[in-house]
Amino acid sequence: MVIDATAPTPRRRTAAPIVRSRPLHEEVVDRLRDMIIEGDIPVGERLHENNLAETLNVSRTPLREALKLLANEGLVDLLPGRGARVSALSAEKVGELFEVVSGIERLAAELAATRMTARDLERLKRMHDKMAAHFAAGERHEYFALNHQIHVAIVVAAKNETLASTHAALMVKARRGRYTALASEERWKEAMAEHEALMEALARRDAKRAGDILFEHDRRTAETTKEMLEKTKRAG
Amino acid sequence: MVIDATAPTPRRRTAAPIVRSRPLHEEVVDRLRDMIIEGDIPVGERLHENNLAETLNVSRTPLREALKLLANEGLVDLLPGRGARVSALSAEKVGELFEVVSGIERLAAELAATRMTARDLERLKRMHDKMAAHFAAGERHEYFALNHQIHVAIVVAAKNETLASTHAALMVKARRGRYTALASEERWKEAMAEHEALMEALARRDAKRAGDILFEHDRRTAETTKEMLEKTKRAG
DNA sequence: TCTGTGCATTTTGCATGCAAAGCGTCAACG
DNA sequence: CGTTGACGCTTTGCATGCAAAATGCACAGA
Repeated sequence: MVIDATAPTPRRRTAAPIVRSRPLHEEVVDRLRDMIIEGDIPVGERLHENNLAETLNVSRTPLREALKLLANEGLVDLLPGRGARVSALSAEKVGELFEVVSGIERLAAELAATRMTARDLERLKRMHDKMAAHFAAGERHEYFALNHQIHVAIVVAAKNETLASTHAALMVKARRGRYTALASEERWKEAMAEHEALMEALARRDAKRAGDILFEHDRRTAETTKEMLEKTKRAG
Repeated sequence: MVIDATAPTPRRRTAAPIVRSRPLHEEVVDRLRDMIIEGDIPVGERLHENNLAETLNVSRTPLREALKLLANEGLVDLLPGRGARVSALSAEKVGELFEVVSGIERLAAELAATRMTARDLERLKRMHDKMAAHFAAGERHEYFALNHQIHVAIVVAAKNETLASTHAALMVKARRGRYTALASEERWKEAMAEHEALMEALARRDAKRAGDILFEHDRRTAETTKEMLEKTKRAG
């Protein structure tokens, strides 16, 4: 594209002062990640550097840096010489993801049981009670949000940043496609009971039991999710 | 360093056909990662884009892409507007790393116990016997190499690629600075006995026991390593 | 109609240019 | 003697240019 002097291209951003607090490529990573997770960019979609750069109003350089990072995260596949596309997330991959998460969260629960502060426990209890209320009211969406927050809070209470960031990285992928659903009322009730037991174990600071409960809880959630996915696949 | 016009710069690579199988930035990531892990680039060292690009014989673009990826891996810190430097690896971080690895490997052992093929088990046994021989001969270096291979092999035998790549990513950081040492003959003997027990549990396909043994083994290794690190720090 | 080959276009991958932000230095001032 | 601020060099961050590779398409031959 040759720049026409008579119609100065609006995407020439050099003029704007670089008073950006964050580097542009980070911005782009976040925006693209959101778009992929939210499904705004469908799976398999080709990511043209020129088009995308124009859409996002950045030049190809930061965009390329962002694509590389997303490829590293596993959200896009980079075919050498043939561009990038949104990576497919197979049922198997999702199963693997949940499996690893269950391992991480088991450890997190064990560590949290011994390391969390009284404040951490209070906070967990408050979230748990709120979630229980949403459960009682049958408010699925709110329940899900809090459920996720609780899982994250337990990981954080384990006081291990590496554990937390590893967990977060996995969750980004796991949450793609909104695989957060309960197959049945039955399973929902069960899950709620498991959370109940987990809270109790944490309150007693029973590391082993808390770990086992969360591990088993995650395993069942994974099971349910896999069933749902396979049902959806057969249906679709 | 100014390039002398009388000696045409050899780093002008545009002329060379792009018959590279791998993209240049990957090459650069691997080379830099090795250099950092091997300690060729000391911790805290500033990574100048111009200098490094010249040293590695690439232009700044692929180098910048590589630096971003390494930052993502946690090997370098990217100070916005102020370049990149090799990240420090504190004793705490190493402790965290080992902790997460122990969680991953516990799950791996459990899964491997149920999923590994007869071939996998055979292979593990061979490696284990070889390692035992190195132990008997007092060959630490060879012992370490095989020890690492066995841990990796168990993770692979778990048949979960996500687990394997998560583990690999953590190990890259954990192995930085050669934190692979045994504090004492005593601990070495103990570790060998733990491996012995682990192999037995795996052979019996006792998932729970295999997981517990490896978890405990990793915890103790971490403990020993932390002690060593602190001793080194005090000494240095 | 199907398949293979050559050309034109598109798109990637890398190099380089350029403006702004960082950083050190040194001098003027309190 | 210490502090501050202006100036210039250095380095980063981004935009853009350009060559090679990939892709699509037309067309010829089977």
